[in-house]
Amino acid sequence: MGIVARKEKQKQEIRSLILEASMKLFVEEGFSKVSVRKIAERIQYSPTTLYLYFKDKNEILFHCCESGFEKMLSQNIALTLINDPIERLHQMGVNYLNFGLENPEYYDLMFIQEAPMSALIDMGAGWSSGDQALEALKMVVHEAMQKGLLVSTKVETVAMAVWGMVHGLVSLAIRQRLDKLVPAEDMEQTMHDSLDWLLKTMKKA
Amino acid sequence: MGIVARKEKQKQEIRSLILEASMKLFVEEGFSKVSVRKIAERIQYSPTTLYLYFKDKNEILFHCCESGFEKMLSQNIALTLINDPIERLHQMGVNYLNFGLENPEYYDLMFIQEAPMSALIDMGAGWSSGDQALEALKMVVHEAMQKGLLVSTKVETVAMAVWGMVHGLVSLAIRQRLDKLVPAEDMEQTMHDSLDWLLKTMKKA
DNA sequence: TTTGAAAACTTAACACTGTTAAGTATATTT
DNA sequence: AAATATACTTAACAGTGTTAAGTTTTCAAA
Repeated sequence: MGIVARKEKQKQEIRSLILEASMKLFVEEGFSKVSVRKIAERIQYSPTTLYLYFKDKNEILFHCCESGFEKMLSQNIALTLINDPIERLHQMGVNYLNFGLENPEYYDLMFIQEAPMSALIDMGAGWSSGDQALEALKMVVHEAMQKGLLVSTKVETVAMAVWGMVHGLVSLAIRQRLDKLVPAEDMEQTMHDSLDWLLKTMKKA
Repeated sequence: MGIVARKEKQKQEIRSLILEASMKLFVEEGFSKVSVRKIAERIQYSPTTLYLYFKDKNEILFHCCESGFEKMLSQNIALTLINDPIERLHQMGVNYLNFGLENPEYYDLMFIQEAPMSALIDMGAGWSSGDQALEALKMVVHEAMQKGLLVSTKVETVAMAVWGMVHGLVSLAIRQRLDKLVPAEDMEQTMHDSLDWLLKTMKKA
């Protein structure tokens, strides 16, 4: 029994080895440059070995994605200290924008690429880390409505609007579309201004 | 002079042939399945011939993108009939959502993929069709502020917020992220609800 | 301790991808 | 008719994800 456990542990270690190499690669060289062969070379294994540990490349990317969510969620721990739900929602938005701008490669994988979602479907698994973040968003909107700080509507409607906006801003920025609206040097500031504007505007008069 | 003009016309015809084949291909089979070889096969030319008419694949995609903008702008003609700028902005948003959901392949190319923007940089050209749409957005926001229908702020801030939101919704929907927030059957309705909510909320009390 | 099976890993290959250099027809001009 | 442009193709390079088959290593039972 002890040896089968050790085997399992070794297997997990190689899995981690693959994932770490993959993540380093796409942080260093960008998502599009990550190939199975390059990952394999980094860890001194044959390319086909990776297929003994993961179904396909999408599955590898999916797990990188998961680690991106961990990174993101770790930023949000201090949030529970904020009492005012609107203020908390605001800070969530700020964190979201910052995460996206500081980790474009991760953001790409987590919210833009379809590869991780394909893996998710193939694996029959759930978007656990993503769902967790969305639950937190719905919660804070719900709380704001209950405390009378927001006009009461369907929680999903407002949650979708807020997520939509911050995602929209980050993804337009990452994909070089936002500098068509404002000069590059004003971009980050204007993104934050837009978020501020939304929260000020939606706050019940 | 007459024959050199005819030659030029023939050249343009083949360019169009290539572009039309490309567009059909990615509407039929999806963006990711479009390859130079497949386009070439459709028009019964050798793959390398395409490189006599376009610098590279990105440039082909860029021109498909342009035709997507034409498609989109043609939807917006009836808009000038709407007098109330807020109502007009609202309808612009509705059109945007509909275009995205009805033409996901075009939308992908126009606002998500980086290939067309790379071509734009390589060509040293401007994002003419995109700029036109953004100008219309800024105009309507400006008008609403001047008529006292919106709280006066920097036009870009509000324009970015609105564009961000509709783009966010469409791109999350296209990339299968939005069904993590609401069930698939409610998605389209909730997207429109979110847009309605934003416009109602931002309207000056 | 040797045998035999199971596990871990690699080699070779397939069918693709974008792209370029060199070669071949086909018009057009001299 | 010969020379020159123009239009197009063939062959190849270097890369991609992935699979089938073969090899080496590990490890338990005889």
